[in-house]
Formats: sequence, structure tokens, C-alpha cells
Amino acid sequence: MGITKSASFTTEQNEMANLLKAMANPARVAIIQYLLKVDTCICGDIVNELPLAQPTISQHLKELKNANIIQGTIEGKSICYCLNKEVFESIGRYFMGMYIKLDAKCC
Amino acid sequence: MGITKSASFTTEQNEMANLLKAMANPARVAIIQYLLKVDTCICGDIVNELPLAQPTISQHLKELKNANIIQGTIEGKSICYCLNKEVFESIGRYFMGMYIKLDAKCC
DNA sequence: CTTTTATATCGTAATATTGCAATATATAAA
DNA sequence: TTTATATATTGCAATATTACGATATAAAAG
Repeated sequence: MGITKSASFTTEQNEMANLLKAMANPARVAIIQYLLKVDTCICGDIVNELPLAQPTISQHLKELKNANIIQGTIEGKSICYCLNKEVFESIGRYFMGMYIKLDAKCC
Repeated sequence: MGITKSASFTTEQNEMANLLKAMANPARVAIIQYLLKVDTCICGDIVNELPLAQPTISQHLKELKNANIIQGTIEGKSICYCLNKEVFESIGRYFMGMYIKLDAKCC
């Protein structure tokens, strides 16, 4: 039905799925990589960096903000965005933890 | 348009987005966690573990297989599934790498 | 061969996502 | 105040995802 049966799963499972979903789009991957590359708060120029219309990017930024992956501060008439470090540590540990627990041998 | 402009982004960006998308669903998060928990190849009992119908789980397993996150081997009339270790190392490193590069200070 | 068990595929309904034009809002500059 | 610049919101069309009943396939058991 296009609707995910969230109620059937744990809060942790739903939260992880939502966080991953917020990153699971090439435009948002590109935004994250760009924010990492410039290594500082950037004001405004994300729109010029990506081959998408301004409303589309605004929408992607909103989703990243909702997922707490980025934060934005109003700076005059533009907005400064940057990545939230803790989120990347948390996801990184999640996956590295799985990797370490996993056995090398498989079926 | 519901269609992602994949052609506008790099192969790496699209591949990362696809890999994350394959994990970005609570049912698939639950499947991955279950496969990790049992810590061995399991044959058949995923359907009994999750509150979803058999065709739905079959579909989720197919998506995980397509993304190379799990692999399945035919074992008589059932199928043995297990997680692909490399994928988790690769994603883990991706996020930990970002975490390390990130500056503590933000806007 | 027939039945049982395990899994896959098809078809379809409900809902979600993506992208953008048009437009709104808000601040800064003139 | 008027204009320019930056970002957000609305509304909508195109497409994707999720879930499942019905059915198909495939191997093992009887």
C-alpha cells in the first residue's frame, strides 16, 4: 500500500530507517558531500552547485534538517548550513559495529 | 516527478544513494538486525520473525539481494540467507570517514 | 504421481517521493 | 518605499514504494 507498517517495528528500527531514508537520494548525498568538501558553513551557494531547481533543493535541505543531519542558521538574507557531526558518528558506529560482529564465513 | 535525476549525479553518488535506499525501510532494517542476531545462515524462518506477509518479505529480501547486502543460497526446499560483510565495512568507513573529517564547530 | 512446504512472481490498491513552476516571504540595498 | 536577492511554500504531475491476495514454481515427502 505504499505505506510502511511502522507500528509493527521498534522505535529504533523506524528511526534508523528514517535517518537512512533522509540520506538515500543522490541529490542529498551530493549536498552532504559538498558540505563536507567545503569544510565550513556555506551560505547560499548550494543552489549553484547542483543541477536542480531552487525549490527542489530547498525541499531536500528541509528533509536533511528534519532528520537532524544538517543545521541552518540565518545569516542576513542567506542561510548558513553545516553537517551535524554526531549523526555521522552514530551511523558510522552502527555499521562498523555490525561489520565487527559479522562472521567472515557465509553460506 | 517522483523520478530521481540520476543522470545529473556521479556514479558514486547514485550507488551510495541506492545502497542506503535498500536499507532505508524498517522491515529491511529488522531483517538485517535479525540476520546479525542469529549470527549464522538461517534457512527459512525470516517469514515467521516479522509481522509481514510472505510475498512482502520475499520482495524485501529481493531488494536486499539486488543491493548485494545479503546473499542467499538454495538449501533443499528453503534458502539460506546471510549478510555480506564487505558492504557493512564499506558503509561504516564511509560514515566514519565523514565524521573524522568534520569539524566540531558548526554555524 | 500427489501432497506438502518454501519461496517467487503477478497484479493491483494505497501511499510516498521527486521535481518544478508559480508564488510567497524576508532581509538588504538603493 | 522600491527593488533585488535568498529562501520557503504551494500545488501538481510523473513516478516509485509498500503491502498483500492470488497464483506459480520447485523441491521433498508420502
